[in-house]
Amino acid sequence: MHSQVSVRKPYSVGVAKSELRPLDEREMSTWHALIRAHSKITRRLEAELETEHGLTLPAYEVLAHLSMAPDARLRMSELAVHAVLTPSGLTRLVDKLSREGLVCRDRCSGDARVVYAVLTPLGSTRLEAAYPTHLRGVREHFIDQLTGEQRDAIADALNVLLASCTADCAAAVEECEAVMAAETVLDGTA
Amino acid sequence: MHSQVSVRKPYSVGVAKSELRPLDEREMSTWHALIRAHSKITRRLEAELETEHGLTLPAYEVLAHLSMAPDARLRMSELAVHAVLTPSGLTRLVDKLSREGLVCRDRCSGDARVVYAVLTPLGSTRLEAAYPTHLRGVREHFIDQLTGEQRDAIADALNVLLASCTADCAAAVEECEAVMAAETVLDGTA
DNA sequence: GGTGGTTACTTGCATCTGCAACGAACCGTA
DNA sequence: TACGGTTCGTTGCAGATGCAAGTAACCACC
Repeated sequence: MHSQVSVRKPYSVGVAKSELRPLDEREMSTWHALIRAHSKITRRLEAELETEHGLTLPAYEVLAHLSMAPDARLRMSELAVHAVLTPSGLTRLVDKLSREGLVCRDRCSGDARVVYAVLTPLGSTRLEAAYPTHLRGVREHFIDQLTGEQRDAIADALNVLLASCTADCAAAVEECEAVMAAETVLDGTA
Repeated sequence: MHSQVSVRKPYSVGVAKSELRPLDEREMSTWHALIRAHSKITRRLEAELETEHGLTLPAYEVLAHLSMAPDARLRMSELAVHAVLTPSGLTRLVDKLSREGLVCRDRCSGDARVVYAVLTPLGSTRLEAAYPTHLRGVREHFIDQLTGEQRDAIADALNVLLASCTADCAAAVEECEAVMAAETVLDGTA
């Protein structure tokens, strides 16, 4: 009888807007797979990161993105985009990380509105310690369970979904870096 | 210079456990694509659902899963699995939905520990109203942006990741339904 | 019938999160 | 120099979330 998981008959509550076709079973399963897979992976990864290193996933992401940035510094707005956080979420996360001494804030000499988040040596050490856990988690729960073809297929497909905002992001980053470069020239803080 | 988004050189902080290979660019991009795509889609969908119908995404999921269940009722534990929520998260969500009259609780005659969440007529009405918004969102932000091949590729790949727990879930659901069926026979509440 | 080990759900607590409002600083123009 | 329109980051507030502990009920076994 009703034994499969989420493969019962699709939402049968009726369609309002004329040409809005209900999801068929395959489409519904795709949608649920995205939700479930994301949830499963991030929960596990977060749990491991938290118990082994006392870092949440967003906190790890912030440290990691800073470590990859030139001078280990990034403006708040840029960092928010990279780490997939809202501005207010990032403000509070940076508050917390800076209380722990992993990150510090630095004002921009050229524009008093902008704030840089900067990775401290302690933050860098902490990140290095957590890195293997994160890497292992991403491999174990995600990457290594798939074949190369599957990975490529997912990457291509999901990147299609991001295409519109990737363009925006690239433009934004481009602009930020132009500003930074200009300032660097101005005050020689290479 | 540094212009692409998240395609700078991979985490270069060194590897601890011997055979843990760092993610290459492709793998990293796959991982970030999952995070970003999920975030983008769910945020938009949630915003639409919230402004147009005052429902959060988890709330919608709860109503939708109930509506698909036989008798529009599901035990809390089963519903938590379907809606991808923790038990405590579901308890509080059902608290809220039942304050709004969209759902009610019902104790199980056969086992005093179990609680059923039941969709009320009002909940059903609300779900029907929100359904087109949800459907449109899922199509617009996700399904309709992909080709059939891409959808299949994503579904197959992500389902691989869920394989282990899908089996568990199926077993759990199976068991729950066996219990329900037995009770139905017992007290004739078809 | 009592006892130990489980299961199902709930709750206390601390944390996290987002939206909307805010203040400060910037920019172009008059 | 003053002004309206923006951008950047922060904060107030209210709601969501998870973990771990708690309570009630079940079950197997003595």
